[in-house]
Amino acid sequence: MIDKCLCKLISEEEIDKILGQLPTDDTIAKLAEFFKVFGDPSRLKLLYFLSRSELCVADLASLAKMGQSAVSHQLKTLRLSRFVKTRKEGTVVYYSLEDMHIQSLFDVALEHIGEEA
Amino acid sequence: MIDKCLCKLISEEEIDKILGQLPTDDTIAKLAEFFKVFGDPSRLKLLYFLSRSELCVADLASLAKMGQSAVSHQLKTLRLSRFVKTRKEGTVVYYSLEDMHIQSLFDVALEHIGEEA
DNA sequence: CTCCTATATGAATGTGTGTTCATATATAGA
DNA sequence: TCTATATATGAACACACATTCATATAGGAG
Repeated sequence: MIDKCLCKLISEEEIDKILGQLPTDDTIAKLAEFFKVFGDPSRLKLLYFLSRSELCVADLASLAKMGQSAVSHQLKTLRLSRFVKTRKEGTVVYYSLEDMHIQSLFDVALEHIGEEA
Repeated sequence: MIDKCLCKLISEEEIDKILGQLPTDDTIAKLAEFFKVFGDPSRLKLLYFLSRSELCVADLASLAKMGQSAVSHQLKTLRLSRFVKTRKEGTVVYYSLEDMHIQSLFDVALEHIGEEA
């Protein structure tokens, strides 16, 4: 855990400043949870479809070529992280995007991996 | 895999259009890999420190309160995904950010989780 | 050449996670 | 009420992954 080298490219004061502005563990944990949601191809596909239209679970499964249960589990993840919202109509549950910042995230990511949006 | 319901809130033509514009599996996989890198608290911390200063491995370990080996493994991940670059000076390896889009990603994420940057 | 230090790496381990299967819940229709 | 359909959920399984430990590599000092 402790290593000797303190290369000291930066001063002690700078180190203190950097450590002082370090986000809390709680904030860092929330950030990681945020990005983890986007770290799965299935969820990305579902989010893509929902970015184009409100859709029910069965349609999402059909479009994404996934099992109904898998879709439902992933939608729960997306619901808990407040990326999608639901609208119920009889037995059918319609999902849609709740957070519209998603597209700008994708743009930055696509630029990094070298594909154009 | 196949469910009966096709709620048809949208037309067949719209479905075809959505499917036609669906990014390739390869692109989606790369996107997921991109976000997965940010889905870990340790890597987020390292990226935060590197956003403030160029730093060597030992200093990163000290600042992040992580073992040297753990840091080195994570830096390898960050290197492979082209988020950091290295500069060697004797036996010391200095790491720094390669992709400057990172801050804007964090801003969107912080806004979503309700913390201000 | 030898020792020490900085970093990298491979194996092992524990933990987390996505999918599937089976089943539960809920609502509409007959 | 009985049946069929849409969705949700829990358990199990397989796989991925972050850390640790031990060790390898590499460069500087003596």
